[in-house]
Amino acid sequence: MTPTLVEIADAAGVSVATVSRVLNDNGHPVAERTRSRILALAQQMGYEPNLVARGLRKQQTYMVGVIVDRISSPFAGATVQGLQDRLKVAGYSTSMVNANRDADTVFESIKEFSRRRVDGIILLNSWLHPYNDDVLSSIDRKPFVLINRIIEEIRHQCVAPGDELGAQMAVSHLANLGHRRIAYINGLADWLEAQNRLIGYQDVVNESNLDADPSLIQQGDWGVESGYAATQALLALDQPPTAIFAANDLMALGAIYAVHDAGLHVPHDMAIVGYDDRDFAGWVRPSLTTVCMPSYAMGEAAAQLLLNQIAETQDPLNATHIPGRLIVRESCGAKSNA
Amino acid sequence: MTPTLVEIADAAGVSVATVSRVLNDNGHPVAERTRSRILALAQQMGYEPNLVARGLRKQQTYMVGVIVDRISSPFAGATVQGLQDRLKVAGYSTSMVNANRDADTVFESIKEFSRRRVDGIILLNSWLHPYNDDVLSSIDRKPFVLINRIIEEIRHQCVAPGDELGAQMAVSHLANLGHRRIAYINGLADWLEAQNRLIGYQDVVNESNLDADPSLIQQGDWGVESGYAATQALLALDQPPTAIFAANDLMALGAIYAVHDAGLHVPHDMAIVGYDDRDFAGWVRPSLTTVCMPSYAMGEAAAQLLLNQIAETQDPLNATHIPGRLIVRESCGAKSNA
DNA sequence: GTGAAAGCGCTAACAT
DNA sequence: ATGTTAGCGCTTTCAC
Repeated sequence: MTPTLVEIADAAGVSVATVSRVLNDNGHPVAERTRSRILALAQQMGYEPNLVARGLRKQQTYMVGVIVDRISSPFAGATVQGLQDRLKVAGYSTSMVNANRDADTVFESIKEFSRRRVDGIILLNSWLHPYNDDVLSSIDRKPFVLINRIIEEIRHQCVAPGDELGAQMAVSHLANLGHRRIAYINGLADWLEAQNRLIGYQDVVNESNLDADPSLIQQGDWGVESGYAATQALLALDQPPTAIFAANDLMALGAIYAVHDAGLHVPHDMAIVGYDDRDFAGWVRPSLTTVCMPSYAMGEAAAQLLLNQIAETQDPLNATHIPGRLIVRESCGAKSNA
Repeated sequence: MTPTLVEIADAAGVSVATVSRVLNDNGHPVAERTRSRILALAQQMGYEPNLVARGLRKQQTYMVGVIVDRISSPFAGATVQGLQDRLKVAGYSTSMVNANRDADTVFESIKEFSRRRVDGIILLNSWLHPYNDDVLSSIDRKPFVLINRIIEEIRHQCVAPGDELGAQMAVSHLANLGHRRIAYINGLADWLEAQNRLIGYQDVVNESNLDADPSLIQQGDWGVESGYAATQALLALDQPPTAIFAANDLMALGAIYAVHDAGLHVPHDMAIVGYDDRDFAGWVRPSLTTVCMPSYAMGEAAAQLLLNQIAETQDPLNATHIPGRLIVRESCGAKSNA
């Protein structure tokens, strides 16, 4: 067992107060001789501070609780990593729990974190959930940050991906390659992601004077099959598009399959761009041009926002939307940048 | 702020001891009237026990530390979930940290967990790392479980996937479909996974009297390209195989590409089975028959092993190897079971 | 420059 | 059936 301050104090022939002062290296003056003696002793006795005791005494645990809606999500890992990396340099540990897309588990976890007296809570929420006041009120004045949803009333506590901008980048890229008839395969309409990416698509269609044919907008459900079907519908149009922007990589994959099955070639006959940069985007044939989700950066930003709250720094309205990045591969016909 | 026991005691006109006894519902007898009064008061005042104080007093935190080598690994999520689910029902919270494949971070995290006085540590290690005594000694008598590696001296503290068995299932499946010349594309030779899967392959080749031609064993590096190259080599053989078992899904994908590019058809001309059941296995064309890693089950088993240690239950040599499951899809030519 | 002592919120042994 | 009390290991105010 690691010794306590008392044991070190005894061994050094000083009081616990002195030992504490030395080991914490706070400004308090301590004679150099005693300091080095204590340091040596602590080292030699293998002292490890008891953070539980310190937490009780200081009423601050230097822990933040992270609730992840689904740890196996393709984005969760990088986001958590971003969070941890940023929090770590600030001296905070993170305790992570997987809510597995169950709202009750979210509430339970918040309660558990409160009991553990974490200094703040971060909620990574990437699925549809009625975020009424319940969550917020149950957190009750603790520093809190929400990732992936923006709630107007607590705007400075939210971080979300810049989906509108991401979609703009994708469509602009296709437009710059000379495409005028660019189709969009949307995700489930009630998803925020789908809505924002649609807006981004429409932005560019309007600004760049692309064909604004409503039949170029197809509805998918995020799945491969729906991308396949949507593309078949697009190919059957009197005037088919020359490029397709799909709201996620899975539907883009379905689009590739549909184009192939129609005896056509990607990107020669049809340029395709996806969204998300899932791992398989680089492995499929042709490899997929796509918009990379800023998962890691969102984690970092969320951590920073939380630290701001903990420190009560006045730095509100920090970047709420984090921009993604266009990864150019083969499916769009441009020169790869990946 | 949530009240303390003292405040509840004052409000109820009893001592803290009584309040503690009621709220913890330990066997200690308390008059029904006082009990209900205290319960009501606690509820109404919004009492949440301070787990930091309890941890200090009981010298037990009901926290276990989990060190994940790489959170973004395709297997980490499910394993962590299995861990958390099992530990939660036993009343334990988990604090997870991502080591990001950095050995120093592992040591640092162990130290941090020790300072936080966690009741046990679980290390999820899926990458090559010289696990000498350093890690073990630095954990120093705390309950500990290692996932993905088996160290003989602490066999009952280790959980690993049943790779040998998994490979046997894959190859047996191909043999049962009538294949006699089955090739194996190995992963990097110094990986335990590669070694064990090779053994499983050889087991079946020998037992089932399959062609034991050494040229049927090709060396890959886990990447898509290496699977492609290995398959080209196999196709160039005087007597090419009729089936390929690849040590992971990425190389299996490369194999599919190579077969296609040779103008042949999967599974008609070449049956292919992968390993891991990565998410894309169900999306590629043809969809990939593969062995599913028992990630969740490994997490559960590891948690159980840790709980055994914490409770000092005598239940050693609990299932150290967790079997995977064969997911039959299109690439092997059998009827799908997925 | 150092020490004494209070106390964070809780549990549990020991009274009564 | 209930109360008193002594810590768990640490930080920090107040003395000297």
